[in-house]
Amino acid sequence: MRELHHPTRDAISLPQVLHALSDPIRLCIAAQLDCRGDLPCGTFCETAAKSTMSHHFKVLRLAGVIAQRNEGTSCFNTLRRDDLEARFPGLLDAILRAADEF
Amino acid sequence: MRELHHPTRDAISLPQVLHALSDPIRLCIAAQLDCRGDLPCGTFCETAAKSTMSHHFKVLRLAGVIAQRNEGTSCFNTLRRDDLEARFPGLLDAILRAADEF
DNA sequence: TTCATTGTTCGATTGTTGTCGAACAATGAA
DNA sequence: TTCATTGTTCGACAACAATCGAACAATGAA
Repeated sequence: MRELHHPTRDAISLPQVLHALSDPIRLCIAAQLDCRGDLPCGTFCETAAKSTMSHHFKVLRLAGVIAQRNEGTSCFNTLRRDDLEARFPGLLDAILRAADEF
Repeated sequence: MRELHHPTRDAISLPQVLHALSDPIRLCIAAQLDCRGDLPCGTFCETAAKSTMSHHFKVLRLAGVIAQRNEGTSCFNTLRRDDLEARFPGLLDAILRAADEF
């Protein structure tokens, strides 16, 4: 598989993060990673096409919200808590707390 | 002038708020309202066309981020702090603090 | 009334985004 | 090797979003 690009901590941009999390599916992905820990891509949304989900994971990764790593045939996803907290203190927590409302 | 629709507190949606604030111009508008208080539309961005700015204010208003009221020929804008704080505690503060980084 | 100021609305354009299915790639098991 | 599993990439499409200029509306001042 190809290299997975991740922005450095300093390169994470606020508008990009907000945009990444402004989609309900992506918000849901982040919320699940928050409460259930690292998960492979396949364990999420059932209704959307695989290619659609792949797209959403990519948006989250390029925005710096998640890190992805390949393990076997799976692709595990992790929230970049520390990086986001360092760059935008309190932001991720506030969004995830707000996302619980749904 | 026409009625200005504002969503009720309960109708404010997280994805919509995040989307509204994911645009640099709109983020800037919110940040200025935060530190400089209520302001008419005309006191913001200089480079963008009036119609463009009008569009951005409308997006913020329909998302529940700002309230607008007409006064004479001006249209004053206010951050809906209390409503946002009640609905999504800590969210607006975290975003505005993060926006200072720019 | 006439005019300047301040915004809004409209239509057009350009670009971005979300979605899908089909084809492809990589891994690991039979 | 063959096959199933898991994702990615590609091309297409429709929907949405950002931008602009021109025309319009409302207010208040001259």
